[in-house]
This record gives sequence, C-alpha cells and structure tokens, in this order.
Amino acid sequence: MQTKPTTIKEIAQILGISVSTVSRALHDHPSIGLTTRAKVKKLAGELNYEPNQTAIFLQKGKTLTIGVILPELSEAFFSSAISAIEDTAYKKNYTVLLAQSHDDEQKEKQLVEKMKNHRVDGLLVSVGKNTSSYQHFENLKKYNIPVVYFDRIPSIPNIHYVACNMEIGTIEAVSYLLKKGHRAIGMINGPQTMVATGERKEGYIKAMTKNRLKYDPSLIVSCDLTEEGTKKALDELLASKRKPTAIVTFNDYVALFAIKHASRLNIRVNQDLEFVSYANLPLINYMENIPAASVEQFPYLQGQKATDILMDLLHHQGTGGNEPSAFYKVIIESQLVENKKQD
Amino acid sequence: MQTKPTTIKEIAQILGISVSTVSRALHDHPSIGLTTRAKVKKLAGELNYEPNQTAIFLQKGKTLTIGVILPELSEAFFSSAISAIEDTAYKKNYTVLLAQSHDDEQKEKQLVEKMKNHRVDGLLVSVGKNTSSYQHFENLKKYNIPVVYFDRIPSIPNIHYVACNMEIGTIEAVSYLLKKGHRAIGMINGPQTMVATGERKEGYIKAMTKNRLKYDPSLIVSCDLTEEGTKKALDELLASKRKPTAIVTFNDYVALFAIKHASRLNIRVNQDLEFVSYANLPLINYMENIPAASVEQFPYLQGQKATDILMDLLHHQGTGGNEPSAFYKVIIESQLVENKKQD
DNA sequence: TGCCCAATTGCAAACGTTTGCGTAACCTTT
DNA sequence: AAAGGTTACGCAAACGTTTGCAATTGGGCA
Repeated sequence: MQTKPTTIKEIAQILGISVSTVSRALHDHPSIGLTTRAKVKKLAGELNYEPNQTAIFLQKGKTLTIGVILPELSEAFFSSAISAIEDTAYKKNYTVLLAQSHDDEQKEKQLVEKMKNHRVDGLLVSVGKNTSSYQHFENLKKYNIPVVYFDRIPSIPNIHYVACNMEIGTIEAVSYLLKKGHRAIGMINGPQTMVATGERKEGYIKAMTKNRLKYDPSLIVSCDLTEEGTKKALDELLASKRKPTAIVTFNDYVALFAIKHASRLNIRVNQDLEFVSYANLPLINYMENIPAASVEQFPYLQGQKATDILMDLLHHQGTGGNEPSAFYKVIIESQLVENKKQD
Repeated sequence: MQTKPTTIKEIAQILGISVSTVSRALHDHPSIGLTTRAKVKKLAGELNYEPNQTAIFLQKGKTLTIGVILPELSEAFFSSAISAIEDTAYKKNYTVLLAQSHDDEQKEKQLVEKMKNHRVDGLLVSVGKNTSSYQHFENLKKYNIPVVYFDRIPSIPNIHYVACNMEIGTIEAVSYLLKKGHRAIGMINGPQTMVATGERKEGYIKAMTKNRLKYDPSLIVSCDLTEEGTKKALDELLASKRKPTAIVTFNDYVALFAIKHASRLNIRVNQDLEFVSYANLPLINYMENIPAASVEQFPYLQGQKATDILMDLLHHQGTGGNEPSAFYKVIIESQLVENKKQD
C-alpha cells in the first residue's frame, strides 16, 4: 500500500469546499468560520496531512533551508561547528543542506551552484585552504543569497563573518609560559599564507614586548602542518642558540606530532619542554601527554554565532533588499585554557 | 542590484518561442531543431540560467535529496560516516539534508516529519540510543520513502541496514591477546540493552572456547560508558579472583577512561595490563598510551555502503512500488588492527 | 497538384500551495 | 424595507518546470 501524501486538494474535495478555504483554515486565518476551521483540521489530522514543502518553497520563494559548505566534515573542529549550526538552525525551523569541499576550489564552485539551484535561503561557508578567488561566493549577492563566513574567512571587504582572533589567545599563551618562568619560548607556526599565522606571530611579539623582553625571530619557525614538517620545525628549534624550554604550536595536531617526536628524543614533555597549543581537538580529555594549556577557538560558538547572523540577515532582508551597508564582523577572542591533566 | 534568477519563461519570451521549446532544447530533446537548440543554449548561457530545483522537485515529485538523521554530529564515528555519505551522495548528484537527534526520541520523531515535509527521496538513519519505538520510521514506508539504517540499527524485521558485526572482531581481539600469552582476559562491555554488547560477549566466549579455555563470567562486566562507570568496572575487574592481565573495552572512550584510571593506579599500561579496544576515534595516531590494538568498525565504509544501498533503492523503486520482498542486510565484519605506537 | 509523413514547435495541464480580490449571505441600522 | 457593513467563502492567478498531445510547416512522392 503506497499512500500518496494527502493534499490540500483532497481535503477540499472531501469536505466540498475550496482549496483556498482549506489552506486558510489550516493557517487559522481569521476570515474562516470556526466550524469549518475545526472540520478541516479534524480531517487533516485524520488523513495525516502534511504540507508539501516543495510546493510551499516554490510559492514563497523561500526554502527555510541554509547551505553549509566547509572543507572537511570529519575534522573535529568542523564537526563541532556543524553540530552547532544544525542545532541553531533547527531552533529557528531551518534545515541544513550540507556539503564538503575537501579543500578543492573547483568542487567548492560546483557546490555553490548546487546550493543556488536548491534555492537555499542563505549560506554558511568556511573556505577551502587553496581557494584563491571568492567570485563564486560574491556572485550570490546578486541573487540576494546572504553568505556568512566562519573560521576560515576570505580576506576581502564587505562580507559577514565570524572568526576567532588568535592574537589575544596567543598573548595569553605566551604570558602564561612567561609567568611559569620560561624565557626562551619557541613557536611552531603555520604557513605564511594563512591569516592565523600572522595573528599568532603578532600575539607572540606583543606578549614579549609587553613583558619587556626582546623578540628573537629565530624562535619562531613555520611549518606546513604535516607530521614531517613538524619534526623538522622542532629539530630546528631545538638546534637554535637559545634552546627553548617551552613551545607554542600552531594547532593540536602539530602539538601532538611535536610531542610524539619530543618524547622519542627522550625529552620529558611538559617538564623539560612545555607545550601550549590551540585546541582543535576534543581528544585532550583522554590523553596522557597533552599540551599544558590550549588556546580555545570555540568551534561550537563560532557555528552558533554564524548561524545567528545568517538568521538575522534572512529576517531583515525582506525590506531593503539593496546591498547592506553594514556587515557583521564578529571576532571571538580566543582564550587560554589550562589543560588539567588528571581529573 | 538584486537580480532575480533567470527563468525559462524569460528566455522563451526573448527568443519569441514557447517555454516548452526552451525546456526541451535545454534537455537536448530530439524533436527540437538544432538551430533553436543552439540559440536557446546560447542565451541561457549568457543569462546565467540555472534551473529552479524547487520547481523541478514539485513537478517531478523527486528532490534529489536524502535525509540523514543521526545522534550526534560531533562524534568522531558519525562525522566520519557523514563525510562518507556526503561524498557518495554527491557523486550521484544527490544532496544531503542533515539533522541530529541528540539521542532524543522525541526530537527524532520531529525530524522524521521534517524530512518527510521536505520530501527527501530517502533517509539514512542511525537511531538514538534511547529510541524504543520505530514506528515513526516505519510510517515512511507508506509514503514510499526508503530508509536505510546504519551502525545503530533497530532490532525489527524487514529493514535495510548496514552494520558492523562485532563478533568476528572480538574473536580476533581476544585471540590476539591469547596468542600474546594472556589467560585472564577481562572485558568492559556496554549496557545490556545494546545489540553490540551481545555481539562482543558472544565473540569473547567463542574465542575462549575455540581455544579450549573455560569462560569465566566474572571477567565480563558491563558499564554505562561514562567515565565514572568505567572506573567502577575496572576496579571490579581488578578485584576479581583472577585478576586480568588484559582487557577488551567496549569502545575507545571507555578504553581511554580505563587507561587514565589504570595509570593513576600505577598500573603500567600495555605492560602490566594490556588494552584492546574498538576504534571509534581517529585520535589514536596522536596518543602516547593507547590500546595495543583496536577493532576497526569502518565508519566511512558504513556510510558509503548505506548510501549506495539507498541510491540503489531509489533507482529501482520506480517500477514495482510495492513493499520490497528482499532487504539489504549488509554486515561489515569488524577487524582487528594493531595500533603501531611509534611509527 | 494533391496527399501523407516527418520534423518542429506550441498549448495547456499538472505538481501543491498561497493570496488578492470578488461575492454571496446574513445581520444591523435607520 | 432598503442601505450599509460584516462574515465567510470561492475564483483564479502565480511560483517555474515538465510533458502528452495537437498543430503547423515543409518536403517528397505519386
């Protein structure tokens, strides 16, 4: 028995009234009599009527759907963010259309097209790390599809975004190490191309100068974030004139690679060499040797904020319709969190 | 300048031909002359025409969208699975509508409704751990919306599913420990209610009897998967008459909790007490003290298979339409993987 | 020259809903 | 009792497509 879903039309026919009346009755339109209203609802209930959203979408030009494009669903940071996005969207009765770019610009472009065809009301994006042009996103403006970027944001003007500023967190991280008595503090930073790399460096320098210490450029090395690159970076640091007693790493992956390498070199982690990192991973809770502290980047919060902004945009665009003159630029300050190791 | 997306209608008007001709031209319908076909396509290109999917959905009754309902997006196992689902669906030109139940049966029901209203073509489900009735899913059959369950599958007949059988993996795990000389092997199992708990126990027993060893029930304790519960379970095992020298845990979380607890009790992990677990987590790569081996459950593969099945169902339902007489029941055999600790 | 067939194209319905406007019926008012 | 005002409902268009069928054209052939 394959039942076709009940339609408003059938209800109208059974009751011998018009479809418009049924539609209005179901929406509690005041111009419909109480008795008919009740009759309609009763029957609708009995027939298990569910409005066909696709029809409503077509009619209204809105889909109550937001698209999310991000590099990699299985990465902890993003899966946490997407969890937040879904939660937040759900509360506002929106649904989430999901796609991952795998850091492939070409695929990212296709996905934007797809999202446009699906007529998503808005888009949440964390751009791929190789993406060089943002035209495919910018085009959406013409179609009045708002885009909110999060975490990995493009460096172009006039966009809405929420991101995490690493500078403050880094200042805190370095200060934390200084307070613990460290003077030679190394940093394994990311590739020069990334915005976040610059922020970390700035933070490092500011923390040093704020404490009237001089900044030794040889203590900051960049790496490509791979295990191999991390090893080399650590070796380089350990070989420098002022051998560091503490290291700030670009992210948890790098930290763990470095820790692994260090303990193989018979360096006692967090004793001979203390680590501070940026929390991308939820696994810290389960580990033995972990960075002494991490700079939290709040993926859940970022996802939540980004979704809130998009919702706001969606609900206030009906009127004006022109380019918004103001853009949301939410910066979440990163924050140092001490990793208490045992319970 | 907010451009409305180009419609087929506009193209028709500009070219002075009918919409049907335009539609057919764009689809390379043979009955349309080559010249008109070319003209239409040219203009469509210039105007950046993109078909309005919502209209097509309405017309065709198909949305090229599949819904995915699972407990928790941010859990590593599921984020890996969803990644696979998206990848696989994308290849077949399907889009993924995503929602998480947070293990809340009530919300799960609402989500099913929502998915139905969105007219997803099919559904991929991993049920919440508290879900007791599966009626909300079963109802979808009436609407001809196929459902494929994965990983956390309900124990009811006549469903499509792909899941991982823990028995083989467990046999392998226990055998692995036996081969290493262990004789007193403990097991921290899950709650009695879960299918997987039974499978693990079966595997344990089979491995023991296969090796002509007697099965000591006191060496299998169940726990609620929390950190507290795990501690208690481990304490219980350590207090038993035959103190185990190795332990198989229900999953990686449990394993890590247990390892944490053990090392606090000054037990040398994998020396005094060896651990084998089930891989839910990708973090193993980064850790110091890890289970000596894990039973891999292939989340990516599960997601992939489940999606493939759904695709197949979707493409073959056009004809019959009645209840399928055959159901996909794909069992992925779990597999023991030795965790090589240092490269 | 008349007829038939193939090649093109157009008409219009359909998918399920919302909504502006028109129109009955009824009730109140003078 | 006629005018005016409510109240309750129906008509039909619209959203952008697809598609069965009809209609038009032209050419080939007898």
